[in-house]
Amino acid sequence: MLMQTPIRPTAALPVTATVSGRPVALGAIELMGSQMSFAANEEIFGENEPCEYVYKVVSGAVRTYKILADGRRQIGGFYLAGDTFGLEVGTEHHFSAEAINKVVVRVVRRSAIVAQAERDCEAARELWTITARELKSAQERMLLLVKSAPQRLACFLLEMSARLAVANTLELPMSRQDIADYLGLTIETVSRTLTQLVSDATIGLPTSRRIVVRNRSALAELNA
Amino acid sequence: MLMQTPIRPTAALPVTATVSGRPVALGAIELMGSQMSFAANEEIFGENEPCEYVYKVVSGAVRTYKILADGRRQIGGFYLAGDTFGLEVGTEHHFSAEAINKVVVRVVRRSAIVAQAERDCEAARELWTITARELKSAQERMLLLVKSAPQRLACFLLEMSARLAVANTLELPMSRQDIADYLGLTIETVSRTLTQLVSDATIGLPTSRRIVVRNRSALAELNA
DNA sequence: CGACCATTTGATATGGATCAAGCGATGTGG
DNA sequence: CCACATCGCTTGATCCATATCAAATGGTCG
Repeated sequence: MLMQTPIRPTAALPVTATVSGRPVALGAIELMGSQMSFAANEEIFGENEPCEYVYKVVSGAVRTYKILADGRRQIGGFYLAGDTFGLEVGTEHHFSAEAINKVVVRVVRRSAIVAQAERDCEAARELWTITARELKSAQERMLLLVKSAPQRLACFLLEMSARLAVANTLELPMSRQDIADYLGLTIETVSRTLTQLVSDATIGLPTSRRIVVRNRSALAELNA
Repeated sequence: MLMQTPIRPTAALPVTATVSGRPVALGAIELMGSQMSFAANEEIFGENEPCEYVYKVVSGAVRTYKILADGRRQIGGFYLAGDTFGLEVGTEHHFSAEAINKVVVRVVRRSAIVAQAERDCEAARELWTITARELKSAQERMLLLVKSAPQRLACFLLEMSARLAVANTLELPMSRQDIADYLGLTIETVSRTLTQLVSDATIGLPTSRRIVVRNRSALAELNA
């Protein structure tokens, strides 16, 4: 149960600081820690494993998830460049985490962070802030999961668009199955709903992973 | 039906330890603050209002909620004796809160708590812990909301049973509508599902608000 | 080219929503 | 004290959104 996360710290890739524009968490210890990288679909940590590290995405995309008793998978969240994940108050992870594509993360030992927070109230507040951000996103998902399929997709697209769109075009890192498991739908429903949005001219879908937002207000109104 | 403790809204009742068995949050400032009481269905605070106080339930039950764009209400959580609610990292509430029945709370000014946390890392950790507990429960609800109606009810009953059952019997403070809005179901589905559990002899329902858990493992297995 | 996998599309089934009515407890006014 | 209104809950009938089952399409890589 203890020990080896299947983590191999690769020799320092010269990752060009892919720092996103958002308020950077873990500021106080921002410069500490080393980098690790993971191949697509590689496990980063498992549910119930001891929480050894806290992770910050440098590049790539990560999903956290749980496998439900009936075998379905529920995705807890997607983490993109600049996002922090894997932080727990307790000493065990509540979700598993996997790389969606090639991922580089910076890691800091949990023990170091917690020790720091015991001395430095500023650092302690950062931990609180990170957890509160997670809470907000979990609460938003709660609201998502009681909406209709088109509404869920619209929310998802707006969320992703805000994170990684350039000129209304975005390249999704995750598969239809990932999206379905995130939104609590089936892959077929996700696909059909996207097709519908295309025929409404709300979005374009030049390739299955590339989305063009053609009518943002139509997406927003779906939730109105 | 006289179930609630008869608590008067009088000024300063010298409330002695409102101790629940759980690790007491806000320990450092546990003794500060004054009491407030609310009548059934009275608003405690509204969404987007400035977060002036943090609340701890002394007696009664509280619901937090949002009204969705289509008019439906989603309940964020139920808070019973000993639970803390209304704490935000930012300065605005994300949900509204109402008393379900007659409620007494102890309140502490948010500014006092935050100021304390800036000096005292121990207090800062408490804030983190409270928010992390909220996060865990929001994540559990995420998982709930993708399950079948009987599974959601089973989860709900086990959760409530753990909180307020005495000898396998519990008195629900909340209405069917509250339960429905908590579980993302309709009132009819909640009612039918409970009826089904009764005919399975999984629970007894001597009155509409009183639940007797007859076969706990059957409830647990529903989620298996 | 051919195998494989992700995605889309089609046909059908079903769980829970919706619409509608009935029931039991509680309270109110005549 | 009883007729009646009200409210919360239950039950019944029907509908519909999404799941499920099944097959076709298309992109990728050996």
